[in-house]
Amino acid sequence: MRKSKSDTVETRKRIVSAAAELFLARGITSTSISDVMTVAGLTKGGFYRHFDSKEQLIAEASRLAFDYLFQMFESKIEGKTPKQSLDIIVHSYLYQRQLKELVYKCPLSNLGSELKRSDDCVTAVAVDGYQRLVREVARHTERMKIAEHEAAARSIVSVLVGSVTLSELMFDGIAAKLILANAERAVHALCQPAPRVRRV
Amino acid sequence: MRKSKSDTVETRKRIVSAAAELFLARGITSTSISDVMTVAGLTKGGFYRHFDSKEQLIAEASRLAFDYLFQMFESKIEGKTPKQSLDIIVHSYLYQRQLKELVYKCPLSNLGSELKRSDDCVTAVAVDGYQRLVREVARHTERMKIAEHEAAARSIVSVLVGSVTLSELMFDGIAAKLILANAERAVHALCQPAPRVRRV
DNA sequence: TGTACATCAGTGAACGCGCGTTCACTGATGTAC
DNA sequence: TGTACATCAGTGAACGCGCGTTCACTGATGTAC
Repeated sequence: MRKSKSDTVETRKRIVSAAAELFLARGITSTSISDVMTVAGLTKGGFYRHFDSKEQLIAEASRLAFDYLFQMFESKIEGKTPKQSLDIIVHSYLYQRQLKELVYKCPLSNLGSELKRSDDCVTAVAVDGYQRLVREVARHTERMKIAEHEAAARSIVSVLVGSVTLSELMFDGIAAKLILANAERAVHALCQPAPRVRRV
Repeated sequence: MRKSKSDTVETRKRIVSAAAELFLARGITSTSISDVMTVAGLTKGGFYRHFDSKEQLIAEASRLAFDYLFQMFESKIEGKTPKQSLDIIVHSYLYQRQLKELVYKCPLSNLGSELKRSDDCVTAVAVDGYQRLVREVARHTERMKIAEHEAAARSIVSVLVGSVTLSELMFDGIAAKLILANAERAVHALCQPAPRVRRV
C-alpha cells in the first residue's frame, strides 16, 4: 500500500496537526501515539515511517502550535496601531481557549511543566517560542514608546503565561474569568512609565 | 511486622513528604509509587495500607507543599513592614529553587499543567493554594495602601507563577535569571497606583 | 499483670494494562532499462 | 512508452517494560479476658 510522495507529505502533516491538537488539549503524557494516529486516520504501526520517536513528534507539534499562534497574531494586527496590536495580542492569548480559529493552544501555558521534563529538542522549541513571544510583544511596546520596552514585554509575557496557566486550573468559570480579566488590567499597569524609586 | 500506632503515623508522614519532594522536583507522571516508597524507606507493596490511590497521595503531597510554603512566608516576614513582607514573599517565591529551607517547591509553578488533568481532589487543593497565595499577597498590598490591592495581588501572583514556570524551562541559566529579575521589577510596577485611562 | 487471640503494617511476588516501539507482510508507487 | 524490479507507506500483531494495584503471608502490636 505504498503512497505517492505528495500523499506521504500530507500524511505527515496530518499526524503533526493531530498531535498538536491533542497534546495541547489533553497533555503530552495523557496522549498516546495510538490516540494521535487514530485522529490522523491511521493505525499506530505506521507512526515510525514518519518519526523516530514520540519526543520528535512533541517537538514538531509544539513548533506547529507556536507558528500558528504567531501567524494568527500577524493576521489580526495587520494595519493596527501599536497599542491596538498589543491589546489584540494580549486578548487573543488570554482567551485562546475560546478562539475557534486557534486550533492549537500555546505550549507555554498549557504544557509548562511537561515541556521542561522532555528531551532537549523539545525544550529548545519551547525556549524559542518564549523568545519569539517576547520579541513579538516588545515590537509593540517599543513603538508605543514605553519606558524599558523590552523589560515590559518580558513582564507582560510572564503575566500572560501565568494567568492562562492558573485560569485553566480553575473548575469555577467565574474564578477563571476573574484571573483573565485581571491580567488585562495588569498588562495596562505594566505599560505605564517605569515606576519611580520610592524614598525610604 | 505490625508497627505501633505512632510508628504508623510517622511512616505515613514520611511517605507524603517523600512524595511532595519527588513530585515537585521531577513531576507527577515521572514519579512512580515505587520511587516514593523507596525514598520513604519502604517497599511499594505497603503503599495501600496508607492511601487509597496515587491521586490521593498527589493531593496530600500538594497540600503539604503549600503548607510548607506559607509556613516559610510567615516565619520570614515576622516583624517586617508590609513592603518588606511583600518583597520577601516575592523574592522567596521567585528563588524557591535555590532555597534550602524550602524542601518542596510550589505546585502551581512546578506542576501547572499536570495538576489540571488530575482528579478533582487534586485540583481542589491547587485552587485552594492559589487562593491562599492571593490572600497572602493581598494582606500586604492592602496594608501598603495600594490602589485596588486585591487586583494587584492577583496580578502579582500571575507574574510569580508565570515567571517561575518560564525560568524553569530555560536551560540557559542567564536567561532564567533575567526572567526572575524582571519579575521583581514587574511586581514593583504593579504596586504603583492604578493607571489612569488614557485619552484617545 | 499475664495469656490468648485478633489486628494490621510491611514484604515480595504477581496481576492486568497500556505504553512506545518493532517487525513481517502487503501492494501501490517510483525507477531503471 | 512499456516492462521488471526495488522501494516503502501503512497494517496488524507482537514485543518488553514499567506502571498502579492486589494479595497471601509474616510477625510484632493491640486488645479482651
